[in-house]
Amino acid sequence: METVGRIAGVSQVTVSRALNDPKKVSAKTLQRIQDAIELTGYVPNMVAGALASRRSKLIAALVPSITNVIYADLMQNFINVIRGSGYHVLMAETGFSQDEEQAVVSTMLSRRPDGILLTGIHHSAGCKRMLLGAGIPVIEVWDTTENPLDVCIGFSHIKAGEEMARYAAGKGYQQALIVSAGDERALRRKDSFASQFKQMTGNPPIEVLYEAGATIERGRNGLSTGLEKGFRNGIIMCSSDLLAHGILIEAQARGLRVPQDMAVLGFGNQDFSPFTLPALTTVEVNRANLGRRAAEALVARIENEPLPTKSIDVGFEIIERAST
Amino acid sequence: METVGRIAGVSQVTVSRALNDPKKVSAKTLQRIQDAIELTGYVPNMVAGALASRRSKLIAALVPSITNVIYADLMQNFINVIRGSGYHVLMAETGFSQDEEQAVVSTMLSRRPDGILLTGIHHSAGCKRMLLGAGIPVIEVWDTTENPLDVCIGFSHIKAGEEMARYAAGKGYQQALIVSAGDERALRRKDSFASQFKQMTGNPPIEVLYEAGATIERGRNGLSTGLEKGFRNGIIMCSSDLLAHGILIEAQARGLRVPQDMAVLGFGNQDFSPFTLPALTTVEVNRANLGRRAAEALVARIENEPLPTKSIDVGFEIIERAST
DNA sequence: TTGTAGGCGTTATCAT
DNA sequence: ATGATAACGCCTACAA
Repeated sequence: METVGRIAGVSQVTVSRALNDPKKVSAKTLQRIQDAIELTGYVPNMVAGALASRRSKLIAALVPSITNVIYADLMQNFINVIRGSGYHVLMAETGFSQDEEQAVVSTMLSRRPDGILLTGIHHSAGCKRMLLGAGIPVIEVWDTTENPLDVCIGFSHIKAGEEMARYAAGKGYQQALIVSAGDERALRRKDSFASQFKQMTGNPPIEVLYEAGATIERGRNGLSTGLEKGFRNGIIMCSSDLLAHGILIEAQARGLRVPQDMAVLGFGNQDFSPFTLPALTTVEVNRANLGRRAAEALVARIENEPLPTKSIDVGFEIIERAST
Repeated sequence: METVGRIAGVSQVTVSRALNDPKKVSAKTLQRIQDAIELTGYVPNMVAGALASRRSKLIAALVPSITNVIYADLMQNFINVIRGSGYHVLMAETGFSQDEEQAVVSTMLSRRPDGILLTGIHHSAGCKRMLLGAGIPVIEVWDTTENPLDVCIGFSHIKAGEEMARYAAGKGYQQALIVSAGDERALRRKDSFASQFKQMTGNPPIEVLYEAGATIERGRNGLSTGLEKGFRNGIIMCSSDLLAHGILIEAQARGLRVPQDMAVLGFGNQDFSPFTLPALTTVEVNRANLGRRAAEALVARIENEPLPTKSIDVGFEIIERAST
């Protein structure tokens, strides 16, 4: 900046102003400064800027897994919106573990991010304490609660599970098989589905659970295991479209007809879901919208703009297709 | 640090040393310092550290799209390895455009990253100039070349295309349909496949190209379009397993048998590929390995450790399954 | 093993 | 509209 200023015939401070608040600088000096920047190939140093201004223009974003489309979609939109506001994103994985999350939060805070995005509403006590101590806006995504750390945006997994059960029972299915991944939110949907389905039909669902994430392989295996456990007719409730797709494939491999022999209900409305055979009935959550609104809300909090509510419910919607 | 030092009865510098190079501090003062840190809840400020040391411990990583499993897998492993070495990752998307890439590089450089990961080996002149000017290690992934900006790691797309053609012709297929996404590397594979296939069989492949990325939907559509263009028997070469999966589904929907009526050859060996009906023949590139080695190579370059070669070829392998 | 001094490249505050 | 000066919180000499 010093050098740029010298070439433009102004002081270093004026260069700083030209960059951060151009209208405070006269038109002609602004031009000279821009020429000097061009000439020197000057690149601003945001590290120094962050130290001096105490605003890093950095956002930390923690998601369980970036290979999971659910979170990748979210991050894609989050990052792109946030970049439009001049922020950069530090991304890290937490792998569905609260301890891991706490460790990651701890190292991230040393970057002095202006805000932080967390997945879910359950965090370790140590994690909450550190966040509170940092005094920065926090947005929790993919869930809702009355008492967010700061702001949360998502939908009610309990309601989603119930709604799926009402749909299933309403379509007349009397038996259910649940095939679910082991993450905490999927399990909450499973539990509310199970209790609602049992209440409406009198029959508790058979359950096949996986510790790890959803894959087509586990979906295929899930149907096999479900059949071994005695499931025959009815509806299969999956914690994700990927599992559901695997189930469709396994059903086909076994010569079982969907939905005549068994119906399949996915979750997530992934981009392939309208194009499976048969097309998949699923629950849609607008992930792009979620990512965008999360970014907007977080920036609003950081820049002290008013936010109408601390808890944003983006809802969900059952999309009926041929698999049920 | 000042405060922590005061409580521990040492100066600020000693606290800094205790954190960065504990063995330079005596055991008992180290203990007092750790106690003081515990007591005060001190969180180091890496922004200040970066400014003073001129090492940000930040790596910028630019990929075309994080929702594409190909890049998500790569980044997952890259980030996790790099985190083990004390670095954080600034991630951004470039969307397959050189202009976009240049814009992103420009803003990223103001963070003074210690190193940068780029996808591919084709970059705008301005981008290259900025990178050279920054004087930081650069790793280019997913491709190889004799003249990387700094270090590259990947495989030869031309060889991959040729190998696929040799495999296809070797299996006796006389006609080929290519269904490909529009990214630059996929197109290079397509071209070398086409010329090699034509050379071996005398028949130029029919081509169906998409500007946008690979999806199951485009795969289904790709087969339909290919049939309209007159493709009947032979092999379908896809630029990704996702397209191939779509083709398998469309074939099934039309009552076409794979591989009897037509064979399908994917690319990428995604986790679902062994579990499609029929299981997919594809080309495997070890993406986890690629991400890890990219991280290791970049850290080695940053920390001035010797690197045996500037151009690392991780190769690829055709995995034969039931679809061919 | 520990401490002192100076500087990293900005922004904020106050003058002019 | 522009400039001088003092932080920002740490690290790198160098000295003790």
